[in-house]
Amino acid sequence: MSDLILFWHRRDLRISDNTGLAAARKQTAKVVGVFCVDPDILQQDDVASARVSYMIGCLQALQQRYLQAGSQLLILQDNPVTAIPKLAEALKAKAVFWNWDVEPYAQTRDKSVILALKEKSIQTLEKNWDQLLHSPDEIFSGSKTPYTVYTPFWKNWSSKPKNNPVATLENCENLTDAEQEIAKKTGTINLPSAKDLGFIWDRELIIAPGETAAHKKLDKFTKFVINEYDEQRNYPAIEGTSLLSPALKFGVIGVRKIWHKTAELLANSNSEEFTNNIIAWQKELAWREFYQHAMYHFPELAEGAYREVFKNFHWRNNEKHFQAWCEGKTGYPIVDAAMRQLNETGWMHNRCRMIVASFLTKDLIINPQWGEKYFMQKLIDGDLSANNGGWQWSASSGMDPKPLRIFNPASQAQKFDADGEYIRQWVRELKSVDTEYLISGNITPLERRAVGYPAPIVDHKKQQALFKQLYQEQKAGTD
DNA sequence: CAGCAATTATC
DNA sequence: ATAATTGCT
Repeated sequence: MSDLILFWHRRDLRISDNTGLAAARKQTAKVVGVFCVDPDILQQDDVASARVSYMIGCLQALQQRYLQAGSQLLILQDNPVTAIPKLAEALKAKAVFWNWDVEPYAQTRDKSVILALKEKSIQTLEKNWDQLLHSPDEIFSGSKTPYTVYTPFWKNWSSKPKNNPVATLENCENLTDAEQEIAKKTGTINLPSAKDLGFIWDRELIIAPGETAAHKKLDKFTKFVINEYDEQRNYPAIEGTSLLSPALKFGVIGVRKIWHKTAELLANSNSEEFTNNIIAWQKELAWREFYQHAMYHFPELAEGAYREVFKNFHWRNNEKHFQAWCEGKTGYPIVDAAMRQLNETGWMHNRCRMIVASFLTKDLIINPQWGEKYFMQKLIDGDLSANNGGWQWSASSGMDPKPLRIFNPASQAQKFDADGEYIRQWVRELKSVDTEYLISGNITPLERRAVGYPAPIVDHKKQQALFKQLYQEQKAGTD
């Protein structure tokens, strides 16, 4: 048994403000990182090229960070349940540490890894929460049950004191040459490229990977963008959001670090308006935690609708409509603009995520799980809890008590893309159509044909009436 | 148990 | 103005 602790990175691709990693460093100077490329995950049909590409970029950056800290990041490509314990045993590590995750797959996997390590008498750091400001075992309602409504959750969660960021990894001791050899023989490899893994993303990533880039984003956001966040975040033509979602998904930046920054800004705020902007962003961070807590307590959310009415809903599931939605050819400009932004960049503005989700579920009457999966196949920030939470929210199938939220594409465009800038940016064939028609969607059949833009595949008015009818029928059936 | 709160909207 | 429903205290 040596002094070595292996730190297993999964969705915490950073060495700063990493609680599990800091705990390892407290116990020993000999901390070596390991990341395991899991073929089971990559073989699923819900993996986005942009996301893999971003992840690989983050791993490259993480390797550099480890070198700076005097150690290194090892790479495996195998089933972690066997590969991690095997490597730990071969290197005679005294412990393997990692941070816990809310996802059902991750928890099952991690429990197996703990068992395998225990058999070899290798220590672990069980249930260490790092990606959340409060663990799901910490926030409960007055009746000691998990919250299923956001606002009371927010009130409770935001009132609790938050931990400060933890120390960045430094002054480590690396493996000896002999141990390097052993690691290689036990399966460590050079970091593969996204292409090596079968994922091709030829365009530039909309958000640069790596810890340094994420910190720069945070700086930019908290210096400039946050000043008008409460209002500006709603306009998809404007860069009015933090753009930190991929970094948060892969833990390229620590949530304590982020929260600390918001607290600092609040303490120095000298206007109500500024304070409101910061709180608006804190609330978004709380939505992220709310959905992760929900996934942890109700893993069945991952399998489908939470509310009874939607469990066996008579979705129309028209394949051609779905195809048109995916390709951004529904004939509804705001919907098509959003889908094309997603397809071309791997990212979509959150306002538009709600618009297209409402359109798929309430206008096309297609099972939200189809949309949820398509998002995962494209999104650079695709995350089970956040994506599922968003879709259940839009489908009205989630846990919040709520009316049927049916977005009117024209009202949404009118409110949030009033001069059609976003629509023109992504639906290029419409660039010379009058704004009024872009927004209302009342483009004549003649003009549509002239510019090569499809006719609306459904009629919003009819479809929302139909949806309401189906909903009432279904409700009557389940009561 | 009753009353309140909520709902990034719609017409 | 109206909204539908239900968790939370």
